[in-house]
Amino acid sequence: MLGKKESCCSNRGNRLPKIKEMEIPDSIRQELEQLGGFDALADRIPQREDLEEKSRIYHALSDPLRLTILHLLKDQPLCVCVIKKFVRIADSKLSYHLAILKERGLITGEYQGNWVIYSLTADGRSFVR
Amino acid sequence: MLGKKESCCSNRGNRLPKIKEMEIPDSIRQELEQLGGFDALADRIPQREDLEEKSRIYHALSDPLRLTILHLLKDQPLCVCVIKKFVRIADSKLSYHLAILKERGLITGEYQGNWVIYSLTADGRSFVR
DNA sequence: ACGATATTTCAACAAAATTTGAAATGAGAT
DNA sequence: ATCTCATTTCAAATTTTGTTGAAATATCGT
Repeated sequence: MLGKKESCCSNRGNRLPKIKEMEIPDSIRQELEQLGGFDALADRIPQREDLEEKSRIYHALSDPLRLTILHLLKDQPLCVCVIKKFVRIADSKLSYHLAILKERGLITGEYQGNWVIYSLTADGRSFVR
Repeated sequence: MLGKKESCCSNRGNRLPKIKEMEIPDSIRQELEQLGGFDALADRIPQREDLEEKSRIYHALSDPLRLTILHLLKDQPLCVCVIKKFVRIADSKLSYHLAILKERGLITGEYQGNWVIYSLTADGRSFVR
């Protein structure tokens, strides 16, 4: 969803204006100052890497077809051949979506005889409860 | 992420092949039959509307910048003017991302004087615990 | 009503994700 | 080795998302 080098989020090390010097609504200023001001607020933002990792997982989940696949795998592993009967799409398209789920660590797949069998990972499982 | 009319997921009403008639790996067949076969499997797939709704929420979360905004709002509402100091991007860009979070019901915003103040919704909050 | 500041909207553009169909690969059977 | 079936890979075309800068809107103070 986002390349490697773009600055998107983290903030640490950015010089923030002093809260005193900024014109902001009173209610906001007061609450913020009680909670430690801008510096404390900056500390509440997770590391950029963590945000990027999370956003990639959410991206994998951001498609109904991929959610369907996760639900199909909820109670047992399945070969592509069975998944295919439920999501009626081109093989290559199914493969593409399986690859995304796999790359994000939500499912794993391995050959078993002629077939490839996919299962949920623990991470994947956490989203189909 | 996905248009209205595409068939993407649900499956109900699709004629499925009989599990007996299909060639699938033995281990899979056995487990599946124990769990009620193809019909039961089909029933485990949520309604298409639910999947689409969920996928749109996940899509909103699939960007590090938007996740940053949610974290900024975790402990108190903020005006755009403060958010802007933390995510250093063009105003219109920030507005675009705020609009996505808002449209997906993760934040709400309202004018208070000259400023617009955003807060997490209950839904939004559930993702920044 | 007018001017100033904060924020949003819009349309054009750029970038990223998805779809498609053909070709390639993996694995067992012959 | 060759055939066949299941699945993946690839590159090109298409669609969706995100970015940009200019213009519009909201609200307040005068």
